[in-house]
Amino acid sequence: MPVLPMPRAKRFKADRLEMYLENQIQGSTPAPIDDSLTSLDWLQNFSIFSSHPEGPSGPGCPSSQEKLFLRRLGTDFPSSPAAGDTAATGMLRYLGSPVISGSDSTVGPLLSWYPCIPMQPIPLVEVDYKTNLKVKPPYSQASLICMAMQASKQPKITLSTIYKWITENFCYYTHAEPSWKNSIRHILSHNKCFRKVPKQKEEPGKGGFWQIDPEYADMFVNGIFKPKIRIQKRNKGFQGVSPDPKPLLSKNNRSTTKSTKTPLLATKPDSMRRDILAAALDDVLWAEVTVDTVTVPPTFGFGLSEDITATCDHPPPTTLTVL
DNA sequence: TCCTGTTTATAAAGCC
DNA sequence: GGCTTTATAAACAGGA
Repeated sequence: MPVLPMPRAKRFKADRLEMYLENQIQGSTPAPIDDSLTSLDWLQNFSIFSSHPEGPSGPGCPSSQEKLFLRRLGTDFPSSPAAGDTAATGMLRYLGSPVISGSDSTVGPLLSWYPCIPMQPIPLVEVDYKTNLKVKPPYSQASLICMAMQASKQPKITLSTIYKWITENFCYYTHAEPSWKNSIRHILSHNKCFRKVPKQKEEPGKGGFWQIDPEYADMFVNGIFKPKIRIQKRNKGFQGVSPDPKPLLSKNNRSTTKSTKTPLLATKPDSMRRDILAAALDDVLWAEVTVDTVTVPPTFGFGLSEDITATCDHPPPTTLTVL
């Protein structure tokens, strides 16, 4: 099952969707962003670890816009490791093909969302966080904790096991200042998604066990911590859906949720419906986009496929479906 | 002594 | 500017 960290530059994802939808609405064949995309020669020299963050330039190289895109992929949208022993390899996907589906267990949901936009073939750039000690994994520490828990395949694990899994799968933390362990402990204590399970008297060792609170289990999409979907207003008159009013964090790390209403998309003009969908997907962990459908997780606030279908009913036979 | 766990405080970044 | 999220630092207590 794919995973994806909460992206910082979420707006970018919506931009891409809007671009896609715009193509669909205009009834045009999606065009490449840049002719340079058809040439992949530059990729041989491309590395996110390059001392030249701008990457290669010149004929056959990506445009500055595409370089920006790649940087965003590298910093904001790397795929997550599978929540298992084979974790810690991120694949950067560039201008996708519909090859990878959302059910793929080794690639992130972004990789299922983005590549389905019918554009260009996909080169991959692999980031091995397991061996690269210079690059900090782009996953929140809550996500790392969850990955460790899922990788253990145990209902509960100890703090030391979490440490061990993180250092084994993310070399960065092996050489990092030990303060990250303090952060891990802080998160375990503060984040309500994690629950402490006291050790029984017959169980040896220090400390207790930790597990994901079942009440908040849906906060983790395949190991990636995802705060409840909070669809912000992007259009006046529209409020998204937040399925759970409970705060995620306690004390000084408190979090609030806003009361929301299910939008009546059918009552909105086409342009607004398109924006609403884009805004909604902006807050969704992943989505599959193909010529015919947009698929988002079941936890997505919209429950009515008819609503989303109504957002892009032109040109036929294009439809957008929310499962 | 070291590890574990809690609590408080602060900062950066993004969003509204 | 305020709020939220995330990360970091530090102090402290208790247990192995």
